[in-house]
Amino acid sequence: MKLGKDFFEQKTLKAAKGLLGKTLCVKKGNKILRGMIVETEAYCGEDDLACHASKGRTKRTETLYKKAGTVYAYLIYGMHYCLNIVTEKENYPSAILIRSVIKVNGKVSPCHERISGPGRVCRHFGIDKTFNGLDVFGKNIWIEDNGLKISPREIIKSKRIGVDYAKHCKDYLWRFNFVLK
DNA sequence: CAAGAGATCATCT
DNA sequence: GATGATCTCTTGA
Repeated sequence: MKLGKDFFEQKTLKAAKGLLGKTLCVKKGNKILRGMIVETEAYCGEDDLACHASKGRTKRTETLYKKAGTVYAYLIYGMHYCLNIVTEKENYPSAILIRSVIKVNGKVSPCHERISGPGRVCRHFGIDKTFNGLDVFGKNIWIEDNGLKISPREIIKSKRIGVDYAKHCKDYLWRFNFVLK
């Protein structure tokens, strides 16, 4: 079953952990690509210096202020796209970055191919700036709950990647991943 | 293996 | 005009 808007209205940290084990689905032509989410990062509000919205509301960050479940896709380093999903209430800029997935064939059996890194995830799913502003409840992109529960003990917390400039915020343990058994 | 540089561009100053 | 929520390739130990 698809995750609904209420899931993304949770606190960003909670939703970021909750996304672990869920399945990202993207329709590409007549095929549906699926990947189980195994790594996420939370970006939370204007006070989080690592969050793009810390610089305020601009044309670029506008998407972060939209309703829960909106896709925030943007180009970074001139060559890679990053996929995020907006969380919490409208006008509060927060999102979850999808960092890694494990390819899933057909139903739920993982076939062990891991796609690590936001850029690779987007390349695999064919995500580019045209996805920016869509929501994850449509028929182009959505997220499924296949019933897999990840217990809090299994979740590894660590510092976010590539945010050294974010002063004290760089040390927040807002990156979450787990090891598939 | 670890470390460094290059690629490449939308966005903000 | 600078820079980044990255990746890949090259270098050298």
